[in-house]
Amino acid sequence: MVYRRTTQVVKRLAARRSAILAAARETCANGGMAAVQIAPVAIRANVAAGTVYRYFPSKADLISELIADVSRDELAAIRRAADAAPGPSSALAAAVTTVAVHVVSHRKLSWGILAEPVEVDVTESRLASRREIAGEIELRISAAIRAGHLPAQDTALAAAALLGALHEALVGPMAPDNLDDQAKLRDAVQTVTLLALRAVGVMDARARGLVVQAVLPTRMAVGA
Amino acid sequence: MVYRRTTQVVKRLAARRSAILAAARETCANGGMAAVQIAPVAIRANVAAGTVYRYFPSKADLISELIADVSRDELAAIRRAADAAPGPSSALAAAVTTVAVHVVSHRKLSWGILAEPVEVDVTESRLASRREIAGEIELRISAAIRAGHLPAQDTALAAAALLGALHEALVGPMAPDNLDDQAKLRDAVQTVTLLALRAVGVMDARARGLVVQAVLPTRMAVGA
DNA sequence: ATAAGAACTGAACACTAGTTCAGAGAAGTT
DNA sequence: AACTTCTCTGAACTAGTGTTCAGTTCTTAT
Repeated sequence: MVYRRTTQVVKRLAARRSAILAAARETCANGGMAAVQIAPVAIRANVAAGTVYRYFPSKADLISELIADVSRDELAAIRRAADAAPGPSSALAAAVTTVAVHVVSHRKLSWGILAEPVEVDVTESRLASRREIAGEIELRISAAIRAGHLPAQDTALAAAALLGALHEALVGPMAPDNLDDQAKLRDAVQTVTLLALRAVGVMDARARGLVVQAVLPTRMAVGA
Repeated sequence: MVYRRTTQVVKRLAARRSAILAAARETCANGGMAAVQIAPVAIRANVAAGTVYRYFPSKADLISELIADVSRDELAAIRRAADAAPGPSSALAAAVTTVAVHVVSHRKLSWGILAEPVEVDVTESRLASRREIAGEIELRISAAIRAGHLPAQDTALAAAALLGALHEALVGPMAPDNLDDQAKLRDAVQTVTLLALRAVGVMDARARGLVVQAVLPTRMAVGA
């Protein structure tokens, strides 16, 4: 044996992998999934096209990891917000608000992750991503039901419907296009959150203070 | 002038055009948008690939017309159902139920029309289609608000959210996969309809009899 | 019957982007 | 320094479909 990977090399390889993923993420955030092509991503990551294939077997794998990556961040944010809430109902509200804020904050990225047409087949990872997020929402709905704050219902269907409502209203092609204005953006988030909560049976969420003031980040990190 | 299109020819041309569109529709209903390729559609319509281009300038145009076509049918069905209802609230309920029933009845076609990835750019016609349907729902929401049955709200956002909820819960990748069973199918339709109505502020729609018994067609026409 | 115009055919073409791989360059060991 | 192994490069390759068009068939008018 005359060659062995040193720690330094291992680190550099890991860094390069991250750089490629980050480049893909930035590219998606800028130009949507359609822009996530091997050549541009490679350039952005400062590697040659062929190098991408030393880290990802195919474009489908690259995008799948991107989706999983973004999804992981999203899920963590939802859990953080929900766990910080004082009770099951506000935890649900916090979870929903978090999703709403996230998707409006990175419309293109969200749209790319969620539903934008891609050449390669990424249905599996998209499905997994959705299931993760929906599962978390479902947990919160269940908790609120157990606490007697919501009527009994099909929680899986409710969670799916709820996410669908948020997505279509906030990032889909029909989403209002003037969401650059912070005030309108917050209005939209609140309105849709309210709708979503009412859908699962929350009565007068506004009066009960469940629709928290959305804290909009000035600019959320998109890179690695 | 030695040649003139006779009525007979004009009719045959129109029939052929319809046949191509119908073939596209059937192909989409069977295999989704991905299956809608020129060659297979041409075969199904009993013409050569080149002939398709005598009727549609490009694949994008063909699919756009398909989307518009399906959308037109959908809109008509919604209007019919809503107009037959006794009041604004039940008109809204009828409209929502109609959409729900339609999408579950042709999952693949709906998914193809709505959101399935396509190689060519059909965002415009998809947007138009969504706007049409959403516009109709919005009208019904407005009417219910005017009648004092619903609280005042952003009707455009509500309509979008409502459709998003239906789609994600019933045709999206997270939709339950056991909807072949008529009973479960009807349950899902009712559950989601209820959710949607509650979202816009309908109180206890079930008790008020607004969620009508969904009449599921044995098999809705898919061809021309 | 015959000529002229229109419609149809389907194999060939073109285009786009993902993928490969032989050679160049680094990194590691003795 | 020499040699081996890994990593990187980027031009060439490939594959899958939408699109074209020269030749054929059908339709109409005289």
